[in-house]
Amino acid sequence: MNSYQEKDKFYVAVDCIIFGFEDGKLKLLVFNRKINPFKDSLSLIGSFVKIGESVSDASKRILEEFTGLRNVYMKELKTYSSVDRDPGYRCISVAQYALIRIHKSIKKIVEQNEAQWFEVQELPALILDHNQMTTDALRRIEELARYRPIGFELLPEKFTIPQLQALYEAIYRRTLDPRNFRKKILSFDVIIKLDEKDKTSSKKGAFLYKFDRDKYQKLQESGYNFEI
Amino acid sequence: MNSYQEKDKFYVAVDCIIFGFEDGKLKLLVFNRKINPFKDSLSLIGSFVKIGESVSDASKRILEEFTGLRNVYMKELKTYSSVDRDPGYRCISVAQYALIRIHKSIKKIVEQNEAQWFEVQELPALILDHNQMTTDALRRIEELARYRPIGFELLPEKFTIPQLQALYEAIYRRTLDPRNFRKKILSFDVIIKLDEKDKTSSKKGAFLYKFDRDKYQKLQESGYNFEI
DNA sequence: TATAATAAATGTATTTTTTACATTTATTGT
DNA sequence: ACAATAAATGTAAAAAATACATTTATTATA
Repeated sequence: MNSYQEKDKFYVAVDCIIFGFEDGKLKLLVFNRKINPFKDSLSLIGSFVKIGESVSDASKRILEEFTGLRNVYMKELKTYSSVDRDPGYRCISVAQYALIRIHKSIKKIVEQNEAQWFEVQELPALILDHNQMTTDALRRIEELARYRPIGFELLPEKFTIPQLQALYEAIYRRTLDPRNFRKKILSFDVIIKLDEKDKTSSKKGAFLYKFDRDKYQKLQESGYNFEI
Repeated sequence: MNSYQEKDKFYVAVDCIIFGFEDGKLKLLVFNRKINPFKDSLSLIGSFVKIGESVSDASKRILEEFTGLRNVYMKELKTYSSVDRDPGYRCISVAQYALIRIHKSIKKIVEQNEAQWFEVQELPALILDHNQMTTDALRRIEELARYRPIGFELLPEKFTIPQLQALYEAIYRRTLDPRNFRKKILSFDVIIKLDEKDKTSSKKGAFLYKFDRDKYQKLQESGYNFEI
């Protein structure tokens, strides 16, 4: 590192790319800005990082502020630092992608914040480089989904195999064979069949399963490959 | 983002985790600091990012300054931003990992900078969180190597199949069967056999190959999986 | 209460990929 | 001429991926 130059100090921001899954579609949470700059424009949720917190502290702080959620699956995507990326400040942003479960409690908070879910295939224009961040995050989760079972982060605690399949089809943007999909998922031996059925989408109903986090951890530590 | 608070401005640094491959070993480039802070300690190469450049501009700038190299394979690893990571400044660092070819020209510059290559299995203590960065980068390239042919970035333009195998063995930290390795690599159809042999390591000599970047690009765009 | 409708659940044969494993070959130095 | 060295090669067996069609459980309705 070079000599101390006060002029070379930056604002550091975080922006959160929050994905959910509903009605068989992958969705992005977008906020309608109530304050300037960019009042009334659409954006990801973001904040400046405070001097007394880390980047991940900041992203947890605003995620909770905007959604009420804690302990969310959130990872760093990358930094965005073009000199001209923000006309207001010289600011670098560390983008974070998050995967959350959409359910009633969160829907209320989302409404209070004048936020909306958009299907990722039909995104509106967002401020600054937020569309680019979203595109980059989508590519990242598509890649990640090939060898990590991130799908479970987007589904409710209890889910059916057809729901899980629909999620993977949305991420990969192609259809999968239901027999082969089921065989593959069950072969990982990380989902537990429950005695309940979900009958919202068929008369027969589909058995509910839950993710076995402990078993997954152990398999992952032993280098197991969860490629779907 | 919140309201403008001059006190929430940060120094932003880049640190480069530079890997090379020599004598069948994966190595890290480490610098002996000639100036304070941390004079005479070992560290990655790093610099503050200047207000008029992006993070990637800064990392290219210092990589060229310390090694003379341009157009190097370099990717962002992640940011390090703990409040107490640097006792001198409130500074976040964006770590970048780079893969370079070790040859004569670079060896000279490395010596002039009082830098050294260390085998990654035998690293000395580095300043601040630089050992953590290195560990994280090693995990990343191990993961990346499974589906991207990054090995070619670390070898000379012309290389033999046994050399390529030794590199993958170093990255994965296990031995590979030479027949199966050769079969797999050739099946990708992205290396071109030359009419020359390298006789430095055997009397028979091993045929030299070069990487077919164009073909690789095309296959990658069509979603081809280079898993080794 | 029989029937129609719906999506869930299931099995197998074929192809492809991965793995395991030992011998021959080209060249150099003695 | 021969010894030494690492490179190059092939095949059989096992495992994984793929392609594909029928039966099942349940509800709503005739």
